[in-house]
Order: sequence, then structure tokens, then C-alpha cells
Amino acid sequence: MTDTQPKPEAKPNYKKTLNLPQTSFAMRANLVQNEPQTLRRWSAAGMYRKVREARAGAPKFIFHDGPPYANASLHLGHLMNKSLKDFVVRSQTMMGKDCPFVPGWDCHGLPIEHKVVSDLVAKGKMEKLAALAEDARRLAIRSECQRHAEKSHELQSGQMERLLTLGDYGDPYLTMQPRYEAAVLEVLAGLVEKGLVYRQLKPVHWSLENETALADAELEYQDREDISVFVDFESGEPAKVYDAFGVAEDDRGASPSFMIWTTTPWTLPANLAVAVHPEIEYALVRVDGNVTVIARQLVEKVTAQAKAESVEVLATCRGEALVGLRYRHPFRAQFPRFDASASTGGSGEVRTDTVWTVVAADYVTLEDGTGLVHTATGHGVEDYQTGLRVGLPVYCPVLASGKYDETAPDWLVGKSVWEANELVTEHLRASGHLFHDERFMHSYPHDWRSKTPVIFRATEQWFVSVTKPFDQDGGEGNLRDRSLSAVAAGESSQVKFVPEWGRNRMRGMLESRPDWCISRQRSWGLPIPAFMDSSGRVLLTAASVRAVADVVREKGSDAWFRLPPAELLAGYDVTRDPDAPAGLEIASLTKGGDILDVWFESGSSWNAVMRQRFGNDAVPVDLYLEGSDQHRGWFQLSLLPAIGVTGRPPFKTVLTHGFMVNKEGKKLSKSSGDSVEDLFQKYGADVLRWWVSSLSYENDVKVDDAFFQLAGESYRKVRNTIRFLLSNLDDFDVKAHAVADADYPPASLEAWLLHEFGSLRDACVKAYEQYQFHAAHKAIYNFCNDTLSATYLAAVKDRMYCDKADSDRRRRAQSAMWTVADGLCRLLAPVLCHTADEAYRVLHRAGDGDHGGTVHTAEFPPAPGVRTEPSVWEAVFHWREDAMRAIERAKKGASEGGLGLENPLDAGLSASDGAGVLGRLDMGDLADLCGVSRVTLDNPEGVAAFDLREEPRCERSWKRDGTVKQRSDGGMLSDRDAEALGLA
RNA sequence: GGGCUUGUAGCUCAGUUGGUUAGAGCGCACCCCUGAUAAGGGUGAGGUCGCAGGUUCGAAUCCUGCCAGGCCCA
Repeated sequence: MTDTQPKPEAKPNYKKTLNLPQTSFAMRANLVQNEPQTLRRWSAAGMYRKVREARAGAPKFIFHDGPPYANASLHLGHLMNKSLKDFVVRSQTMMGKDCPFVPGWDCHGLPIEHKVVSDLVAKGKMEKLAALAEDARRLAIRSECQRHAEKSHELQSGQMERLLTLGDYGDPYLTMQPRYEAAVLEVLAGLVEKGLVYRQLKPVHWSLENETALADAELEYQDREDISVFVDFESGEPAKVYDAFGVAEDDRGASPSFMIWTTTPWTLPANLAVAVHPEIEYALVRVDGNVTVIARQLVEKVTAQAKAESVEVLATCRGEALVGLRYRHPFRAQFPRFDASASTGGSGEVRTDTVWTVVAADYVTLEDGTGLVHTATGHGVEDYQTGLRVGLPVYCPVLASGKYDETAPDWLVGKSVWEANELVTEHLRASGHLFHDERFMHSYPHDWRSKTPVIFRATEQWFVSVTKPFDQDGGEGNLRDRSLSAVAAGESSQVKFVPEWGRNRMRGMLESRPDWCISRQRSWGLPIPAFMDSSGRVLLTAASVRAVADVVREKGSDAWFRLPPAELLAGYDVTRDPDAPAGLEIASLTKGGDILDVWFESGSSWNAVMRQRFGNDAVPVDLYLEGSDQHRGWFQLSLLPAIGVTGRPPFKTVLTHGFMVNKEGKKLSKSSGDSVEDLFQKYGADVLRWWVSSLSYENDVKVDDAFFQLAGESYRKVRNTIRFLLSNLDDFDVKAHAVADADYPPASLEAWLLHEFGSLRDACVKAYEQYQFHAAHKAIYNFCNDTLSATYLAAVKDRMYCDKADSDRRRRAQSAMWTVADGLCRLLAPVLCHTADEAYRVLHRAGDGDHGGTVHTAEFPPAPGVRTEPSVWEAVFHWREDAMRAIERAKKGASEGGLGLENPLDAGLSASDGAGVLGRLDMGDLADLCGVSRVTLDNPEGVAAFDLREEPRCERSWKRDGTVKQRSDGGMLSDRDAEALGLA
């Protein structure tokens, strides 16, 4: 410093005379401690109800929560999903809509049942249960499952509330609630009514010991010795095989075979096809005199394994050339007789012309075997699906006990499949079809209960047809086509996708999806209310399902296991149901054992939650919002039933978000990172929500501790800016001092600020409308950082501190700050719901006991109606950049062409005003915008800083504005400061 | 292997219907303030827009192929 003025003896302490910032809004948020208190205050005030009341009668925005699975704790994916949903709920509310939100949980299903059953086994309670009658056993398991689901629901519900999400947590929907279950059955009845539900054979894991179907989770893998066989299937049309390989007539020899490999010779009686991969290269090989077909790459391996002596590749071709060629079954001369009900396609027909032919299948690999896969539709899932595709029947000659039925060859009838392994192998050896066999050890699924090996066996399952045409509103078409047209793009599109590519993804999946298998052979779920009579006829009609639904609504789905058929059907009159099998006697019925696929339950939520609570007109709802995996899951499986029952999709907009990946962009491992509890403890909900709001959620989201820390830093920046606003409003009474928007002088800094705030407001509302939360996040952050902190607040600091407290200039600034602070709280409220409320309450002087004062019943602010000329300001701020650079140059030493200035307040700026814009501003405002002591418009060269250190410095404001002189108190003060102190 | 999708400064992202020297924030470097202080401000350096072809007067942007990810299938 080179202050040359003589200092008075007793230097007055001017700091005490300043209006320094002051506020109870702490710099440190202390979210971890304070958020739970906020949560308690909100609960005490009944915040969800209050918000509903505040929007009573307003236009509705209907948003439907997709139910997370009620198992274990929330993870990061839930954190993002639930935060995004809450942004929607809160922003729609603040846009003036009535946006109720009913959180839900998916409660039934295998993961819970498996966990519960495992625990029961571990505790040794399973033996006792196994001794119970079937219904009693299932009821016991169900009761345990229900407890588990309820516990998980409570845990997750608490975590969601800790995330500060707003919803009807006091009355959520649980798929195990009786009223929900009944509504699911109504949907099922609706589909039955349309003729879309049918029963069909399908292979499942089957325990021979317990004669029951098993789910994957009920299997345990143990080593087992089996026979591995390589079998030649003779071609039925040798010439066509040679044609396929392009072998000339003269070079053709022995009749060729197709060589398959299997580790389950007992399934060979059920062989219906051989699958090849269309892209794989196959070889026609002469092995020890016989000609056979093997995948080119496997010729050496297979022949070496069999210790073949001579091997000669005659020709090769791609698999697709083999498709359609016929072969002869090694020990069956004729097709088995197929029941009409054995067709795989619910609405399709059995095409016996495809039996015993070569078919194409993508799952064929070169890992094991010969590259030609023995296909038995009744004994394998892939085999079954291939059968579905090419129209093969499902053939399963094995009874529940594991013994062959009458349709098997004579020498196998009555034998068990385990005996058959040997018998079949020896039979093939004797007939010359066996190329090679060997014993080997492998890991094989066993029934976890009996520890016995399981088999794949086709059983009857329930399906929803996507290909059968049905009537709806006079229109025709099947479920697939109707669904496709509902989500198709174009003028008539009924569904909006965010992002748009979701439409393509949905279309692709609908196009390729098979009929929907809706039955499961488990305990923990909603029973499919089907009944059988003694002759095997099935009762499942719209009326019978609705009758059972009424009982379930009353007594819950446990009733199915508790009550006899006659009571379940008490409200049903078979004689008045034209859809029932003729002459059915209710007294002779038995209950079916299947439960519904849990996806059918959650896929019916549009009926079980939205129509039930908000009326039929609430559907289609405005928005479904879930992860992109739900294109196949909840989105599609809600679309199908809704189209089937109502003819319309259940949603108007489908919004999807991506998945969490680690910071390298790789899949997140299950056990990595902090739990959500840890994150709440480390960062607080608002920081986590702030982070979520910053994401481009359409794509993968990288997650790492460093990103949370970053979000914390940028949160603090916004918080501190708001704190500075509040701290300058401590002595401001909005009722007494506010300036009307239209009364700000157009050239004032306030007019500019409020205009900028208006732009921010518009940008945020637009972003919230379009669910582009990161756009709002970025706009708000930049406004705080740039418009406020670096520009406006830096410029008005001097007048806030040094002007007389009630000067017009200072009050005007405060008035603008109040408008901005209030508006910022509102714009931030959907994201920083704790912090925005905290600031809002300080601004509005809400007392501790005042549970009423909250930003969350408020609406977004209107854009201020301020008069100003944006183009002038644009030019001013463009000039300011040059001015800043000029100041920076002046800070450099003389050797670098600078003035050696340190503090910009020791400088003035001289500028040219060629465009005539600078002159329209107050010169003091211009100086404050640049942080210098004064600005003059007398420099034709452009803009340059000049040294003011020779001039006296105001001891109060530290400015050298040219008016500084010694005052009556002995201090050196500028005119403004002297006036503020009332000194001459 | 198939459907959908992503790849722009060290990091997170903007980049309108193809059109001047590709922007922002964070981080980094240097500097200022010490009356927002476990704060605040200024200036600056960073990019052959995943790679290779092609269309075009002109490509981050359109087309093809490849590489590396993600979701869902197989």
C-alpha cells in the first residue's frame, strides 16, 4: 500500500458502522443431523396430506410408481430411481398440479420364497412342514413369506422417507394386499373373457422323488456320473444331404447320417428334431467307412474321442443349408400319436412335417458335442422354444413318476428314465447307431429337498396368447399387433417415450416375444383360480375368476388354500355361465396348484392401484418411470394386460433411466461401494439428490465416491450463495420495503438481475416439464455461481455494507435479492427439499414451532415483470470481460507492462463507449461491476486500468472515488460514507 | 450371437435442421481479497469430437465397418 494520507491519531473503527451480513442460516448444512429433524417436522405437520390439500381441485398429474421388490435394503439404483420420481412429484406439484403419489412394493415371488425356505431348512423346520398336507404346508410357507415381505417393506419405506421423498407412505400399495390381489384377478378375468388365456404343456425342472415342479432356486448342483453318447441319425433323403454339401453325383457313397451328442440318452425316445446353427460350418465326414455330419471345427475332437482310425472330410457347408433335411429316428419308425392339446402354439397347429428334420437354432455352440443338437421339446427349455418357433408338438413320454408311458417304444414302457440311459445306449449299440459312448462326471441339478437328480419334463402351464385375435371396441387384432400399434410412432401415437429410442426397444421386444407363460408352481403368490373335475376338465372362466376374486378381496389369497372349491365359488352359478364346461359339477372339483407369475401382478397395477384409487379415468396415467430393463419387464407386462382388458395402454409417457456403472464404465459389482444407509450418513439426502439431479440419466450413470464429494462441493456453493442472500436480508422487511417489479429502473443492476432470474425461472420450468432435471440443476448452479456470486452480489456488496441501511439504493437491492432468494428456494425445492425448505423458512421468518411455513406447498415463482433492455446488458457484460482482462494486465509488474496493482479498488477504468451502451448505466454501478473505484468514458483506445493509489482512500469503504476527504470525526471518508454516518 | 444404446478437454456434460477460431462447470496453474472467511473473486492452459473408410464445397453432426462399454435376450 502506498497510502500517502496522514492517519489520524485515534483511528475510528468503521467496521462497527457497516451493515455486515448476518443470518441464522448456517454455512455448514449438517444434513446428517438436520434432515431427520426436518423429516420429523414434516411428519408432524402431515406434509403429504398438506400438499394434497393445497392442490385440491387442481388439474391432476397422475404418476404411477413401479413397485420395487420387497427384499433386502435399497441400493444405489433405487436411490436414483426414487429421487427421479420424487423430482417429478414435487416439480409437478410446484407447477400447480395435483400429483398424488402412492408408493408400491412387489411382495410375492420366488426370491422371497427361496430366502424363507432356505432359512426354514437351516433352522431344521422344513421336515415338519413337509409332513403337512399340501395346503397347510403352503399356508405355513406363505405366512413366513408375508412376514419377510412386510419387514422388507418397512425397511425400504423408512429408507425412502429418509431420502426425503414425498408419497403416501401411510397407505402404500402392496401386491399382497387383498384388494390388490382381487384387482389382479379382475384383470385375469378380463383376459379370460377375451379368450386370451389358455393352458399348455411346457418343460420344467421336475423332481421325480417328490413328483413336483421345481424352480431354479430350489435346485442344488451335485456331481453325478452319466453316459455321454454320440449317435448317428440316418438321413431320410441321402441325395439332398449330398446336394447341400455340393457333392457331385459320382463322388457320393454311403448313406450319410447326422451325428448328435447327448448326456441324457433317456430323452432320445422323445427326440423330434436336430438343431444346427445356421452360421456354423458343418463337414460331411467319412469316419471308418461311415459318412456323417459334424461341425467342421469339432471333427478332430469328436473322432479322436472315439478313437476313430480313418477320418476324411468330404465337403463342408453352412448350417443353414442343412435346415429342412429329414432324418430317421434311430429306433422309432413312426411319429408318436399327439394329443391335439399337445401343440405348442396356443393358437397354432402341430406341424408334423417338421418332426424329425434339421432345424436352425442360435443357441447351438461348438463348446461340446458335435454342433448338432438333439432336440426333445418335452425335455428342455431351449428345445421347447425351438419347438414353439418351428411348430413342433411338445412330446413327453415320461410320467410324473419318471417311468415311460404307453407312447414310448415297447422295450421302454414302464421303465424309469435312469434305467433307460443304459437300455437306450445298448439298443443304439446293437442297432449300429452308436458312434461312441463314455461315462463321465458332471455337475447336475438335484432336488434340494430329496437330494435326488431332477429331469426336465413338460407339464401344463397357463399362457396369455399374443397371437390370437380378439374383439375389443369392435376392432380386431391380436395382443401383439394392438400393443405394437399403441406404441408406434407418428401422429396417432398413444405413448410418448423419454428418451425417444425407448419406442424402438419396446417394439423390438413386442415383435419377438412368445406367448406369456403366467403360471408358476410355487406357494408365495396369487393362485390362478382354476379348478379341475375328475375327468380332467378345467374351469377357468371370466365369471368363475371374478367369483374367486370376490372371496380374495374379502379374505386375501390365503383363502384359496383354506377353503374348499364350493366356498371359493359360492358366488358362482355354473348353470348361468355359458363358458363353463358342460355339466360341470362343482362338488367334484379340485383346486389347481398354480400361482401367477409375479409380473402379472405388477403388470396389473394400473387396475389394482390407479383405477382403484383414482377412478377408471385415471388410466392411461401420465407417467411410468423406471430403469431401461423394464422395457421387457413392467412396461411391457403392464401394456399387454391393459391392451387386452381396456384396449388402451396404461401410460401416456414412458420414461426410462440407465444403470449404475463404476467409474470405469463397467458393470457395478453387487457388493461394491457403500450401502444407502452409509451414504445418508456420509452425505445426507440433499447432497445425494443434488447428485441425482445432475445426471444425464438416459444413459449409464457412473458412480463413485468422488462424484458424491463433487456433488457435495457444488451443493455447498449453492447453499453459500443462498446464505449470502439471506444474510443481506436480515434487516429487510418485505412488506415494508419491497419494490414492485415494474418500478426497478431499467438501467439498474436489479432490473438486470431480475431479468436474468426470469430466464432462469423459464429454463427451470421448461426443464422440469420435460423431466430434464440436469438442465435445471445446471441452470441453477450457474445462476448462483455466475450471475449471483461472481457478478451481482460482488457488485452490490459495497452498497449493502456501506450505504445507509435504509437508503433507497440498498433497499432496492434487498428487494431484488428477496425476490431471487424466494424464487430460488422454490426452483430448488423439488431437488434440495430439505435445504430449500430450511432457507425458505429463514427468509419467511417461520418460527421453530411453525410447522406450517414450508416451500413445499408453494408454486414455482412467476417470471418478474421487470422493464429492462437485455441487449444493453449483453453489451455491458461483453465489455466487462475486456475490463477484467485490463485489470489483470494492470496487476502485472512494470516489467510486464503492468502497473503493479494489487487491489482493483486501487484502480479506475477508462473506457470508450463507441456503442453508447455504457453511458446508459450509472457509473458507480459500472465501477462496482468491475470491482474498481471508478469508471470514466474517456478512452478512445478501448479499456484500460489507471492507478489511483495517489488519491486518498476511504477508511470505511476502501474506495478511492474522488470524494474522499477528512471528516468531522477525523476520518478520511467518501461523501457516501460520510452521509451514511451523518458526518459533515 | 441378436435388439436397443453410449463413446466430445483429466472428470461430468452442452453442441439446434451438416456451415466462422467446438462451449460450460469441476479440477489444474498463476494471481487477488481477508467486511460471505473451513468463504469470495480474476486470468489462463487443456480437445486430430473412440478408430477407419465414405457422402458433401463443407462432417462432432449423415452412411458403412471396426474397437470399447451398458441394458435386455439367446
